[in-house]
Amino acid sequence: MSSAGNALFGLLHAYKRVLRERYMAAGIILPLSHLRVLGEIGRHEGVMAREIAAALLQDKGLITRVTRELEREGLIERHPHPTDSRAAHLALSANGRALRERIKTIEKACDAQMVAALSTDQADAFIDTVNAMTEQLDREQETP
Amino acid sequence: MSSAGNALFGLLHAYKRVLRERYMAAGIILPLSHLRVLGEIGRHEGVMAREIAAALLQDKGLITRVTRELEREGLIERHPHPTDSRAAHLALSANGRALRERIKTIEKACDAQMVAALSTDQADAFIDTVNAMTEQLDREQETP
DNA sequence: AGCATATGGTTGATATTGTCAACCATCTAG
DNA sequence: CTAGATGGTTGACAATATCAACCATATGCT
Repeated sequence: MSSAGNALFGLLHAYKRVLRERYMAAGIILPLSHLRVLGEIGRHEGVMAREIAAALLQDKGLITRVTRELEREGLIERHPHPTDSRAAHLALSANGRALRERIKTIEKACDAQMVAALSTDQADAFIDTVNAMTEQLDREQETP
Repeated sequence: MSSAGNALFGLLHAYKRVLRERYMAAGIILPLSHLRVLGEIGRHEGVMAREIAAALLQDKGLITRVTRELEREGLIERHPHPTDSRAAHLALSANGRALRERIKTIEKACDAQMVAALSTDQADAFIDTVNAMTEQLDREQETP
């Protein structure tokens, strides 16, 4: 087989496909980016848009648009920041929380399928490895 | 930290960014998809478009467009298939081969950076793991 | 207080990537 | 020789990503 990079492309591609299929089967039609943002808000209720952008490594402009749609769908709520009137805290609405639960289940199933061929040790090691690699790649950034 | 899926998103995102930065620094302006196709043709000179689509898990329509541009750029050549007049064999031109060498170097450097924090054993195991996972995800396909 | 600068967020423009379906020409099997 | 499969092309479009300009507010400095 080819390089680590190519292998990664393949894996994420397959993963996204499976995710999308399962969401569709469950009648969830939002694009993955929206679901990822929703998940991030669920994991850290009250986050600011800036933090989501940082956590998901995405452009803040993208977050603006995605959160706007999620709000329009009635899935999240925007609460004013107590001391900084520019910022807002984002939180799930009741509907958002319900959807998030369904998403979590599906995501867990996908992850389970992905690591099905691995031992528990391998699976745990894998996540650590992935995170270590990501850090390593981000490191370069700081030394231009 | 979050799920395996999220970790993967982050890793590939970081990897793509580093790749793009290095290509840009080297004055290579083609999008990643084109470079990936170029690489695939380089690895298997004489492939058919169909095979590239399968190897990269991409839509055949995408391959059509990408190869057309690569041909227009004078990076690849299209040779008629001896027995099937619908198909064509794709191969690198002299320019394409030169570019491919530069790409290979850059890709290797990125891969090296990515696995820099890992032991050799870990790095090898990682690729195997990734491939195993990809297979596992693709397997589901056949049992709807 | 008054200023420069940084920051959270928004917007517009645009490039890249991925998906789906219809379609043509050819090939292959029966 | 016909029916269906296959390689490839095309069109339309959705999704994802990037960049830069911009507004309003906040913060640090003097």
